[in-house]
Amino acid sequence: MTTPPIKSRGPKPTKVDPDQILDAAQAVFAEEGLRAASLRAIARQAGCDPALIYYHFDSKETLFKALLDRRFPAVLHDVERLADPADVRPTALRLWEVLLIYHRHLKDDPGIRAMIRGEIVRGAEGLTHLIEKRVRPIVVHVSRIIEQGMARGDLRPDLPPLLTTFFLVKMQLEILDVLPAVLPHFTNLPPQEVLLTGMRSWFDLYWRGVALHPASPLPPLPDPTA
Amino acid sequence: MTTPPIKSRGPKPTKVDPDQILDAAQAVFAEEGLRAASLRAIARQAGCDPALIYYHFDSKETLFKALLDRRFPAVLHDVERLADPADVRPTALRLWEVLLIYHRHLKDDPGIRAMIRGEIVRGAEGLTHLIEKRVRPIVVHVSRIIEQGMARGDLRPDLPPLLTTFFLVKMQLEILDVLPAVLPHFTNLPPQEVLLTGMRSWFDLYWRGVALHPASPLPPLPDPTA
DNA sequence: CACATTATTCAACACTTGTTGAATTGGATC
DNA sequence: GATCCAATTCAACAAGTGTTGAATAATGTG
Repeated sequence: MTTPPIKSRGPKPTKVDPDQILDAAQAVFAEEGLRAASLRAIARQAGCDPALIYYHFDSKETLFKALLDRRFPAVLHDVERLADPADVRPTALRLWEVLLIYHRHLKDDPGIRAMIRGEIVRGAEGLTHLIEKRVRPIVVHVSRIIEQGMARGDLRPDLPPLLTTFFLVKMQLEILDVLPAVLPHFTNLPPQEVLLTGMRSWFDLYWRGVALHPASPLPPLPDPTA
Repeated sequence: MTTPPIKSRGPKPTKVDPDQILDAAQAVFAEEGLRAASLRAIARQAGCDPALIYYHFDSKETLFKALLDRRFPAVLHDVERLADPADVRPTALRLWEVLLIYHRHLKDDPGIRAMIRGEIVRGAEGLTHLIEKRVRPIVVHVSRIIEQGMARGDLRPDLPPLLTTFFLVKMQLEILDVLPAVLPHFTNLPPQEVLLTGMRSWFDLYWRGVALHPASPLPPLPDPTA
């Protein structure tokens, strides 16, 4: 009603285009969780009939897939650029940038995070494969950064790169997911600062754990908002 | 048929007692995930009619609750004993013991882990509360161990106890959950060793991150199987 | 105007879910 | 043997699910 048809590429003007459906799906996933998100709820949120979703997407699984494809290329692009061996910035800064990338792209999308977590995997073998295909290259690039850090003498030489990557990014996902919901129950931090406090605490611990010289001071780490 | 009635405390001999239903529920949760686990699937696994579940438990939520109550007291008991200030063993050993407790009690129960992860929370506010009520005292006791470690000069004095606890146990849950499923895709570790390798790598990183003297050698850490 | 084309809705299908009330089983007690 | 009662099953409910085929609305083109 208030949203004008952005681009009507057919004889009948478009009221709800596929992107709006994806927006709605993302919102419903965020509210109700992945498995409980029904097509009817998504349609209601998008302001259209459930059948319209089937006009634009073949099935619920295709909808999932489209949602993944809307997010992952940007993440992969950023991580890929970050893993460029020509990037000679301190390893600590580059690893912190990994957290910032996750923050930037996944902060507002609990549905995608739930997919990555594998909430929907059981019984949906096809989706498991889809996710693995998209997550794997990201993991590989981050582990390259770690290998470069070891070669440059910034990191302990005895680190297993994949596990070390797993620890870094997995915890960041958990921080984005549960900290804002959990931490206010224990402390009285202002909600906006929960994420930043958690991320900095985590990176402080992590860096000390992986650095060749744990006591050496960290370079200044930019805020997510910068 | 092959299972004899263990204890028939009523006029009609018990074919499927509540504990067997809980066993079945646990198994189905492990296979299908929490949300997808239907009472009919649980009943099939237990070898009885779905209605029998309602004879022993008031509702599906009561079943969840009973499952929580079967696991959590033992975990809490172990952590409580570990947090005894009279325990003067090295802090590193005590924190490693935390991981062992989680391993011991939660390794074979993905359903409970999913509950802790909060997979079912959306829209089930009552369950969120039930879980929080059981997880919170455990978290508090672990954070006591960390505070004691700081006071004893084993840990850095600037650690936020709750976040430091969160990092330790949250990662252990993730290790139990996803590492056995994920790591074989990347490496070729024998499956039995995946967990132990992950736990040791994680604790190695974590300890360096929190110790007052990161370079000091760790005490010998006992295997989960010991 | 009629026509073709795209976007959208409607109504229904077959199925699964949590739940319940009535009926049935089978041993213990009188 | 009749009675009682816990244990168990049966059949059904109302609600919700993903999905589909036919029908309709609204535009541009001949």
